[in-house]
Amino acid sequence: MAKGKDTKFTVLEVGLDMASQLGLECVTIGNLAKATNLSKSGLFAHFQSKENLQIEILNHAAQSFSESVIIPALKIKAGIPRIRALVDNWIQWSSELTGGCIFVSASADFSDRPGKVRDVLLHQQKEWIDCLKRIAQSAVQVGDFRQDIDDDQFAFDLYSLLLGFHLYYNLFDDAEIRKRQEAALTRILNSYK
Amino acid sequence: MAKGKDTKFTVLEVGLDMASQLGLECVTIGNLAKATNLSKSGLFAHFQSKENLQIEILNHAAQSFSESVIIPALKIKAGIPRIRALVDNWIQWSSELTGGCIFVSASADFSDRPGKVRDVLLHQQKEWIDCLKRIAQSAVQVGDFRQDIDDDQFAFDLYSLLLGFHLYYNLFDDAEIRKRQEAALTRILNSYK
DNA sequence: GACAAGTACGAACGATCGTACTATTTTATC
DNA sequence: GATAAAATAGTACGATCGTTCGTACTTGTC
Repeated sequence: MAKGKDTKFTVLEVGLDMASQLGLECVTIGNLAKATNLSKSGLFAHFQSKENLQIEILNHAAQSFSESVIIPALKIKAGIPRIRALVDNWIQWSSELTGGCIFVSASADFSDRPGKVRDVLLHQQKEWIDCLKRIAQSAVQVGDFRQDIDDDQFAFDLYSLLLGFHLYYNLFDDAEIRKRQEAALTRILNSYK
Repeated sequence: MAKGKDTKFTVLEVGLDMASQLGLECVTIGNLAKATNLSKSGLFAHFQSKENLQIEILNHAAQSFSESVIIPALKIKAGIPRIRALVDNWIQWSSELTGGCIFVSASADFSDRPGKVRDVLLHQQKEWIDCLKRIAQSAVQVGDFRQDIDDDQFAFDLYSLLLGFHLYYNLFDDAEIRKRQEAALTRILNSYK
């Protein structure tokens, strides 16, 4: 029964992009069915509830994020090169979604919407921050960063930079934004050397 | 005819807080009417359309933001003290709204939703960035910053920091987030001295 | 006190929401 | 090719969406 898996994958792909534009809460079963040429009930049968649909979109996004951002970066030499690769991959991945990074918009949407969706999102965000911390630690090990750095602070600094880039990139059409992101990244990296 | 103004003000206050929680798009005329003890049609009469309601909520927020964040900061001695006051006021203002800063969530929501609401939001965000640039320039004038700084870069750096703080503050309950924000701010300020 | 303007309500509209059922078609297995 | 399972469609539900309309009550002005 591979047909069902294929359909579901397509739905999640389209749903992910739609969620990046409109926000997870505004992805409607009717709209998503229309966009995938399915009937409302046919699509609904794959997910049993809207909450499940939202969770599956988030998990699908996490899968894609892992494959396109994290894993490739881990293949780059540890330290500053890996950090720069991670940032580049993140920017690339975010800009392939119509509305930008879904985790950023979902974090804004669900920061005050208790429930299973928020729980999943929170867990994902914690994993992301842990990933940033591990990458800082590996930079320490190879000597790119000094020994006594605060990896939590590094994660905060780097994630803040990405959030700034994300807002500028999606809201304005600022030709210089890449240059600013690059300048800020260099300053952050230097402060941990 | 002061009664109408009072009612409208209350609606906008409640609507602002609701929008900070759920996002501007999910503020429903029915819900907002219920929350303010008005009838749907009674509330609707004040705004003529949902789009107008959203715009008026944004303008109301801008008014409040200006009064609570910008104007008080401009009364503080120019330079680093003023910048720190601005950051403190921003954090204070954002934390008084249930869902955090409405401009942050609206920016995520409306980055790909063309229309008048997006236009208003974009204009407000550009004004905010201009405000950050002016404050950097006044820091140059009093000698807290060196002469050759890039004020656009400063605005980007500072806004990124606020966005990072905002996400951490609203998503996690991280007791150390104020400390991290403080550390990042100090590092930014030092890099412009 | 009359009268206009401002303010709020109730009922109703077509559309769409998420969800529940029952068919019907498609697919995989023997 | 028969058959069971899986996948999709059809229809309908109660609720709520944004909006319109006619009407009542309140207020300030003359």
